[in-house]
Amino acid sequence: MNDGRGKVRGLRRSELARLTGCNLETIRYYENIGIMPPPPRTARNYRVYDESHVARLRFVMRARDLGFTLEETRDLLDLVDGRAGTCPDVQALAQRHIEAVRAKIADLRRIERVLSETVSRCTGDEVPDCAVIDALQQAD
Amino acid sequence: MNDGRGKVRGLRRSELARLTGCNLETIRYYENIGIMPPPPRTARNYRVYDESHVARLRFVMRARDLGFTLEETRDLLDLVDGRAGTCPDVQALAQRHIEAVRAKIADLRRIERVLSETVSRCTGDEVPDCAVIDALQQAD
DNA sequence: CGTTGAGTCTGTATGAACTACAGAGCGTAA
DNA sequence: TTACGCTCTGTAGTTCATACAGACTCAACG
Repeated sequence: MNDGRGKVRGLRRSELARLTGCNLETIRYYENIGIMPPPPRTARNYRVYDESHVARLRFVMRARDLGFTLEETRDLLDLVDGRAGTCPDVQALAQRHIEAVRAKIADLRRIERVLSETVSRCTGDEVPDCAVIDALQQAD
Repeated sequence: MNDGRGKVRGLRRSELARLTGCNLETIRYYENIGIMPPPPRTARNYRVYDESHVARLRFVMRARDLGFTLEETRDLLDLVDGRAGTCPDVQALAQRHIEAVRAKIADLRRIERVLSETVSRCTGDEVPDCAVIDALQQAD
């Protein structure tokens, strides 16, 4: 696994899963649908991953966690891979994603504000009704 | 639909869908799984909604849009409904969600920064390789 | 007054994105 | 050398919706 110069030589699927926190089966799924590249194999047909796979999978997972669809993630990866066409194309694609990201941030901030107001106004007493809970109802 | 005092009397499912932007079928789905309460029915078995359903459904949709799972959304609704137990319980639940939201915001900001740096450094020329695209690779 | 077109009802099928399982092969350590 | 854990493949199941089929209702139009 180590070539003695501090570089990881090869990772098995379970190791890639552990390093990224990705589900073992999802790695194969991403390969099947073309999100992850098919890695080289050992003589006995075992997949062998390296740092580039770790970085790519982490990127995919963060994008998914942030609510991008797999198709949107594919676009982001095309950007990463320089497969998004000409520079103006790249700019336009990135700009659309920036706007989507900003909208998500704004929404999350609204939710965060309402939640923290609720919590801070909570007395912490053993009262079943917080009297501030209905603040959440107007959370928009 | 209107009692003459500015209050909506009853909404059909399609009207609830239009007011909230929710898919028509999803409303029934949410009722089936207990996210939305079963509304009263007309003599002919048509569902009748009111403003409380509008507010609740909007809340659910925003929570889902912000990446909360249906189960988490259920927790938030319990909070709203005062069904989450004592006030300290409510605080703890809300606090966990606040932390999840803040983590998401931090992730999104990182993504946003990298994307806008990419775009701003783009020349806009018809060059297939932007020379900044690999910045995205380190987007973590 | 009848029929027609839009809206509703139910159950079920389809879709996206995973996630788990079954059955076979590999590999290493006791 | 066999036991245990890992890998491989294909396929089935889960979650969160979304769409469809077939029957019913209802208001309007001629």
